[in-house]
Amino acid sequence: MAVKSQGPGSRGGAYAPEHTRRVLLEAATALFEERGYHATSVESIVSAAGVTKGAFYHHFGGKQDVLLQIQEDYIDSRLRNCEQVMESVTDPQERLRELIYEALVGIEKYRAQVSIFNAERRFLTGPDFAPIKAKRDKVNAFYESVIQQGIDEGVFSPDLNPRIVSFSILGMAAWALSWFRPGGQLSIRDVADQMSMLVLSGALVHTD
Amino acid sequence: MAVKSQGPGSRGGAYAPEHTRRVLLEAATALFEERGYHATSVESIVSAAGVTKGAFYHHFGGKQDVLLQIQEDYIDSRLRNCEQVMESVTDPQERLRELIYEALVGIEKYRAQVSIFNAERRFLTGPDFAPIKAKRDKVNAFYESVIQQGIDEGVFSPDLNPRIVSFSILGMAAWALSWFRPGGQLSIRDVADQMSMLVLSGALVHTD
Amino acid sequence: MAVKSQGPGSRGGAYAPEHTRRVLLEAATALFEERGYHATSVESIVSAAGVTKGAFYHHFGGKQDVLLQIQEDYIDSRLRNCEQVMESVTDPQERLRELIYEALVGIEKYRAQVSIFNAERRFLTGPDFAPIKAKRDKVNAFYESVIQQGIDEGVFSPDLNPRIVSFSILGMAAWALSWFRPGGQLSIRDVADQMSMLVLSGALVHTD
Amino acid sequence: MAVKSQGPGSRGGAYAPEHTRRVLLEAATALFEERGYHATSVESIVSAAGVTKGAFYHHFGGKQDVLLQIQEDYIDSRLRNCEQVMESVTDPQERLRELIYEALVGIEKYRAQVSIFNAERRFLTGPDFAPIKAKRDKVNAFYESVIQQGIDEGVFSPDLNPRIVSFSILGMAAWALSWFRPGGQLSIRDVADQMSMLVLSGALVHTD
DNA sequence: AATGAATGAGACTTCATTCAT
DNA sequence: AATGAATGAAGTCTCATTCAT
Repeated sequence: MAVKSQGPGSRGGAYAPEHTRRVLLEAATALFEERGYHATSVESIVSAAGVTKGAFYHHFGGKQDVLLQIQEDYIDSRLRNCEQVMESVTDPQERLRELIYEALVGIEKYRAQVSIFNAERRFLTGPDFAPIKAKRDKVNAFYESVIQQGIDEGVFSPDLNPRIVSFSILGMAAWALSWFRPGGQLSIRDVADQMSMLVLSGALVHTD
Repeated sequence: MAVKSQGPGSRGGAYAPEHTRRVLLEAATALFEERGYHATSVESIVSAAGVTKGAFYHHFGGKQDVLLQIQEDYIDSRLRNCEQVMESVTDPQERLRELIYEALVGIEKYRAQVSIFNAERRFLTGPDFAPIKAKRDKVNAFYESVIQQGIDEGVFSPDLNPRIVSFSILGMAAWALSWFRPGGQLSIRDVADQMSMLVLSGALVHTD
Repeated sequence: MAVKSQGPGSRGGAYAPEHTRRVLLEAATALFEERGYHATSVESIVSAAGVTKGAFYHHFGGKQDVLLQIQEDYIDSRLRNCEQVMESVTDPQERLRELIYEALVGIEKYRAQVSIFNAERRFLTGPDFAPIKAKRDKVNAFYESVIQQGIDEGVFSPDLNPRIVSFSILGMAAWALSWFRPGGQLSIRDVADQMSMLVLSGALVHTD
Repeated sequence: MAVKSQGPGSRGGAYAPEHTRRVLLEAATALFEERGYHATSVESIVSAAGVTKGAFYHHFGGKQDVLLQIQEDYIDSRLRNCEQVMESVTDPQERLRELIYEALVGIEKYRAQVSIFNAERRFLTGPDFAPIKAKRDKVNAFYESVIQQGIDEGVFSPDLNPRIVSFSILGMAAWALSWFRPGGQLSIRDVADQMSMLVLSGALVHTD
């Protein structure tokens, strides 16, 4: 089942600690997605990774620590992408399109992590997860600020409540996880276009 | 903490099976919402309900059975409400408004159940939960059919993909659970109005 | 699954208590044989019998009481049969043949009870089971006495130890439970004949 | 009551996995014999062995796994002994004597295991116990083949049914468990001699 | 860096029995 | 004679974590 990374008597540096760490993170991510955090035992993680419990606790403080690191990887990536959108585009309409697309791309690329986040949202609080929460709030703030910018610039309706609207957009994107199937008829681009269309122009047929 | 399982006004020592059952369901619902299904022990449920473990297993097949019944109660109510909307209103635009409102009202009224559903979605599959899944699919189908109806009647844009749009609407409503605070500045009506506005007219300012 | 023995409002005497009792005994016997005494719950007995727990405890003192009555029924029948053999036949050789046959017939007819006895032998001790033990000892004594009689009359070899021989005969008969299949190619008669032949004449070919 | 799981002379705090394992097996064997498998709790096993429940489940898959290993140890020994008899002796009469003796020696030496086997026979089926069943069948086949050999060589009566005879022999030996007391007046040798005499020559006095 | 035996608390569930009705 | 809700102790097993090596 497991492959020993090294025979006895080999030189110390050959153990490839980073490899062990990465393999553990990947195994945990897959299992957390499949069964959920609480239903995944440390035993099942180390068994899937082909290492022992000792190795696990050598690299991580515990099961929760793994959850934290998985989430941090994801939210870091998401935050970077949002920042890049905000830097490279300035038009609020275009920014919104890009942010919607970015959210969906994140879901496609980090499917497992998003799934875990949604399911374990309840446990991602508390002091340990404060940095993650801060980054999430920052991401959310980008969406709200773009709505506000659009209103201020007169291109978005002044009747909009930026908070509700931004959360609505984040919600429709987040929900895609539950129904979007990668590799199906629809591409992430298709979904993003539809959502942008809906959010910007609405469902009603216009006569203008 | 514990309530003796005896209905008000009942004779001393009388059995009150329905009361016991209800108290257990309520305790479980509250705890599942607060801590999550897996992190809630049967022990904590019976202790909160003021009954014994034996009584719990007399009324329910197990912890999962409780989860199932909680979800069934909720989805039944949701399905009934959707059906009523479809019967009492026929205009697609009006139907959509009402369905959006209905979804949010459900979230406000069955906050705990929705929260549990979202978190434990992974476990709400399998043969035991098939009836629940069927009802959920039926609810979802109402939303999609209304979009399709609007397109057919020429009031909604023919460029819309009914599936994506309906899931987007359901997503933005579902996500409200994570940020909407009952009793805060915004009412459910406010949120429903904003979402309807967004979905029907879009964020952009129109010149017509 | 269960059939109510009586509709509400019926006259008292119509409940047929003996029927309830018998049905419970039969259900328990079948389940004890199939799963063993310890692995059979009172719940499964009453469910198989189509009555409630209350009825069970109305008729029996508890699960062990049922076990006791099942064994008593069987051992009574066995004892009666042995006594009848001893009364109707006097020749030791013939008596032995008949006792061997009788033991096997008992196994065929009371298969479940014998199976239960063998498996739960350990629990058939203690004061509650003293009457049963006494009857068993009586049955065993018949076998031993016939061997002794044969030796005394000079027809059985004086080198035989009656105790060992009688237990050997009882053992070979009892063991038949584990391999004899009623309705198969061999009849109980066949088996009894072979065992009698073995016990009386031995396997070796004789030249007399 | 409890023995620290540390081998004699081992260094302080040293793990002794094999010792733990052995102690658990011994404790389980004794308790299974005394009270039966179902009436023995894991708690009582670990308490008698002086280890924790965790250690138990570290070494064994569960209570049934222990039962399986106990039985496997016994049947392996029995099979080895039978094979050795078959190799070292060729005369059918002598083989039968030896096989009878071997069966009784096994009962004396593995008294607890045989007792457990007889009582839990019902649970020793199913896929998990297939290897054990196969070995038992192999042992039984030796007895039957020896009867057949004797018939073929003209030393045993051609009227014998090898299957019935072999099961009869196995039955009388197995039953000895219920009445033979080690250390009593009779030795295993005595019992084996009596049984061999009975099986080979029969109870009747011969005139040849 | 890694092992894996051991811990001990706590998980879910079963069950024989009691008792108010 | 019968019901079935309720009990509470005990059952098997899991698990995150520790630690001697």
